[in-house]
Amino acid sequence: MIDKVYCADVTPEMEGKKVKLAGWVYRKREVGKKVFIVLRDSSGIVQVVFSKDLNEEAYREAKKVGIESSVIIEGTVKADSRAPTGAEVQGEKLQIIQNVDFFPITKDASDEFLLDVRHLHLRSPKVAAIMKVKSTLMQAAREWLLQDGWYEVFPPILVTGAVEGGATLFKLKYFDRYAYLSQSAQLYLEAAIFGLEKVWSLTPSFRAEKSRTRRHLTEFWHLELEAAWMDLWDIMKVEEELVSYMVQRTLELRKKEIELYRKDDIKTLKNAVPPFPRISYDEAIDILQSKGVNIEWGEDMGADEERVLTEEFESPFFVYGYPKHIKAFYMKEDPEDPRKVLAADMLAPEGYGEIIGGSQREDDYDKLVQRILEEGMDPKDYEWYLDLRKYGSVPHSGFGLGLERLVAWVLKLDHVRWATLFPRTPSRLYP
RNA sequence: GCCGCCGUAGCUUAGAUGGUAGAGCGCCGGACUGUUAAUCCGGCGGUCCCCGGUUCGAGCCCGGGCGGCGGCGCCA
Repeated sequence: MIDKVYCADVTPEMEGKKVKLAGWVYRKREVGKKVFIVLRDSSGIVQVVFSKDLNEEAYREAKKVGIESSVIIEGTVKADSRAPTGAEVQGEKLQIIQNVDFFPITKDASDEFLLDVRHLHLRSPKVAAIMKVKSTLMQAAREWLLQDGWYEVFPPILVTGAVEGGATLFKLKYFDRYAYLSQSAQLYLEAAIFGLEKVWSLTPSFRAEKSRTRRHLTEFWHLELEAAWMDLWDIMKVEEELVSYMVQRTLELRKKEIELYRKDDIKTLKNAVPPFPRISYDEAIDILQSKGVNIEWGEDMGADEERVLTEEFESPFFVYGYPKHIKAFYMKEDPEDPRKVLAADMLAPEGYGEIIGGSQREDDYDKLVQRILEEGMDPKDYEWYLDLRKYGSVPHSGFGLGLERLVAWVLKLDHVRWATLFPRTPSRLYP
């Protein structure tokens, strides 16, 4: 690899030092006998000045390059308050790796166009900042999971059936029969706890829902945990500790990138420390009714209701104890109130809403069969899953976190599609 | 699945009443001794999403189609 100095590492203190830079032309301005090139690489930007009087050959090369051309530049560092970063490089040599005639993305680009040229937009510092934050959130997650004794496992993506009753599956040909793309690793993680007790996975999940909202993608990255011997309250503690660590660590390591999107408005992120507020579904309904929202006990909270609720909080919070009939079949019935299940969602504040869905799982064979029948499904389709309740069944709990939803909240993005490299939505499969 | 909105140059768009498609940005050429997505002068660039209809004449009116966007439901 080329021995280069990163743009962001060029500081006024390096005055007089010779450096070699490699990157892309971010801005170019020709003024009289000078050419100003703002060079960009993965670290950030630095301005390079080519002067006709100083080095005519380099100046002529600099005049030729177009925006986003790849170049290698050699020069001398000079502190200068007029430079965007306080330091710049006096260009002495410019090697054009590939010249670009014109770059399609200019200042007046619509969101729609940026998605059409997503493969080119990814290089912009603002998009790169999102990807850095996403990377750091997962780095933090791995740090926490490792120190807390969780095993990473690698579940299948090609599956035979549904996890959620309602969610639709992408169907594909599998030799002489059909398979589906996984919409959750949960059932497989439940199988894995019998050997490993505390497991997690990061997989893409697929939902063939024609959802047109700021919180949905047809393909998203799903961080799922499942643990034996944990009840709902235990797994909620895991959730808040994990999310808190992810957020606090990212605040520490990615301050610059977060400020790009939130400026100084990081209060709710700082507030994300245990214990997160916990309210019951019953309390949530009371709050909503007192706010004049038309909702009755037993109804699921829609987007509007969830938004009203999240505006009541200034940190992520839990809603637990949902009515059984609005939740999935595998969730354990509340022994103290059979109308409810031992389920909890974690909602992000500021209108973002659900980022985690979790529950204690039904570990009793007969009850699980009954729930499957109640949902109008066939227990035969869940034979292996039911087996887990016949051979050393244990109380266990787990949850799934939507990584793009977490990123969207952390960076206050207006849509989860900005939190993924190449978003997949019902109408977008390209690039 | 449901409700709503939009397709004009590479991009962002203006085009009352139907009458020779206009601008800004980008790009090309020129000017400029320090620019901060510079400024100034000149130039290139159009299947007005597609098909059909009405009309002397359609970017505009009518019908159908295609594509995209916003929201609901569903969920992470």
